[in-house]
Amino acid sequence: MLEAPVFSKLTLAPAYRQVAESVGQLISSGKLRPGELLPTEMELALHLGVNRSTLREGLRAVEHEGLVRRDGKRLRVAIPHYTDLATRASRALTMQQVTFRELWETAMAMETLTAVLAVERINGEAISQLDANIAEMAANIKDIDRVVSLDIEFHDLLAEAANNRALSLAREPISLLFFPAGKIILPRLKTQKRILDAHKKIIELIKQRNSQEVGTWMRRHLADMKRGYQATGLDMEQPLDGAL
Amino acid sequence: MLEAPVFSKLTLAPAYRQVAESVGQLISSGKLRPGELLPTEMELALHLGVNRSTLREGLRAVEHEGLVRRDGKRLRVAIPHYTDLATRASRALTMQQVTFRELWETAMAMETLTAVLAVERINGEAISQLDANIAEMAANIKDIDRVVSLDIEFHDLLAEAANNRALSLAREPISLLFFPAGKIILPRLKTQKRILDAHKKIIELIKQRNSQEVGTWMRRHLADMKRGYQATGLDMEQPLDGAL
DNA sequence: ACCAATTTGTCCGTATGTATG
DNA sequence: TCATACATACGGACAAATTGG
Repeated sequence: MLEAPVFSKLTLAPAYRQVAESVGQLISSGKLRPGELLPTEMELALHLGVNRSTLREGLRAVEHEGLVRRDGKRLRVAIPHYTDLATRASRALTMQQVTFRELWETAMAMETLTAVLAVERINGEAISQLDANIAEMAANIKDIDRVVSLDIEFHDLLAEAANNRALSLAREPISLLFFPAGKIILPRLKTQKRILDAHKKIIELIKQRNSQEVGTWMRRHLADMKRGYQATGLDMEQPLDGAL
Repeated sequence: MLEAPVFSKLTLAPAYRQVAESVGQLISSGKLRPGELLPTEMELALHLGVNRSTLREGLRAVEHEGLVRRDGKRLRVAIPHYTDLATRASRALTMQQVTFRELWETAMAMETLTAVLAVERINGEAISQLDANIAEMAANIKDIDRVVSLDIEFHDLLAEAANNRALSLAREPISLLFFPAGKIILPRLKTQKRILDAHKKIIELIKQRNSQEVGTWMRRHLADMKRGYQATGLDMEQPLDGAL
C-alpha cells in the first residue's frame, strides 16, 4: 500500500535476457566485429555485473540466434547465416498448420522469379551442375526418394544461380516444406518422367537465355505438382503436417 | 594410450545443446502440446540427467527460438510466430550486406503476388482499412515520415488480406528492409503524390476484382520506387546498411 | 486475506577436460 | 612436457515471486 510505486518495477526483464540484449547490441552496433573472439565469460560477467551462470544463460540465447558461433572453446562473433533461420521458419509454418495451397501459391511466385533471374546470371559451372543433376535423375528415374531429393537439389541450384540473397532467404523455408511434398505424390502417381522433362526444358531455355519462356515453363512445372497433389485425393486446404 | 578409442567421442555436442534439442523435439513431436505448461526445471533436469544450471542454459535457447514463452513464472509451450523470426532475418540480411537490387527484385515478386491474392480474398473490413489508410496519407501528404509509415502499413494490410501465411513469412523480412528505403528517397525527390496515386489505383482495381491490372500496377508502383532510388544517385549494387 | 509450498532467478564454489603457449 | 587459462558441468544455497489451500 504505502510502497513507493516509483521503485516497484525496477527489474523489467530477467538478468539473462538483459545479457542477451547487451551482447547482441554490442555486436549489432559493431563494437564487436564479425570474426573477433568474444571476451571470456569471466570478463563479460564482470563487465555486465552478473554471475557467470547468469551470463551463460544469456550467451546461449545469443549463440542460438547465430550472432556468435563456437570456434573450438571460445565464442566468436559471426554473421548469422539465414540458412539457420530456414529450419526454424519451416517449423513455425508447420506448427501454424500452413496449407499446401499457401505453400504452392508462394512457391509459384518465388520459383518463377528464381528461374528468370537464373537466366540472366547463370554461369558455366552452374549449368554443368544442373546438367549433371538431370543426368543423374534420368539414370535413377525409378528410385522415387532419389528423384525427390534430386528435384530439391535442382531448384536449390537454380536459386543459387539466381544470385539473390533476399530471394534465397525468402524461398528456403517454403521450399523446405514444399518440395518434400513430392514424396507424397510420386509413390502414387509415378510422374517422375514429367518432372524430368520439365527440368530438361527449363535448363534448355536457360541455355537459350529465354527468360520469357522459362517463367511459363516453371509455372507449368509447379502447376503439375499441384495437379498431382489434388489427384492423390489430398485437400489443398488441409494442413501439411499430417501429410508429411 | 591403452584407452579404447570406442569410448573416445561419446560426447559430441555440449550438454546444453542436447537439452535444447531434446526439449525442442519434445515439442515438435507433439509430446508437449502448445498451451501446456513445461515441466518444472527440476523435473526436466532429472528427466534429462543434467544439472539444473545446464538445463537452464538449454531452455534459454528454446525460449529464444520461440517454442516456449513466459507465462508468469512458468514456461508454456507456444507456437512460434513467424513475426519473431522476421527481425532476425532482416538483421541477417543487412549483416550479409544485401543490396537494394536484391531486395527490389524479391519485393517485386512478392508484392505482386500479394496484390493478386488480395483481389481474390479481400473482405469489406480490410477494404475500409485500406481506404482509411489512403485518406490519412492524403491528409498528411507533406509529412514524409508519416507517408513512409503509411506506405508500409498499406502493404502490410494488403499482405494480411492475401491470407497466405507462407507468403507473410517470406515477405516480412524483405519488406522490413525494403519499404523503409522510402525514407531515403522521399526527402530528396518528394514523390509522395505518386505513391498515393498508385495506392489509390491499386485499391480501386481491387474493388473491381481486376487481378490482371492490379498486378501490373503493383509492378509499376515498385518500379517507381526503383527509379526513385536510382535518381537519388544511390547505387543499386551497394549494400543497404550504409543508406539506412 | 493470509499462510505455506512450489518454482524460478540468481549467485557461489568447485571439479574436470582441453586447448594453448 | 608442463603449466595455465578457459569453458563445461555439477552441487548447493537463498531470495523473490507465484500458486494453492
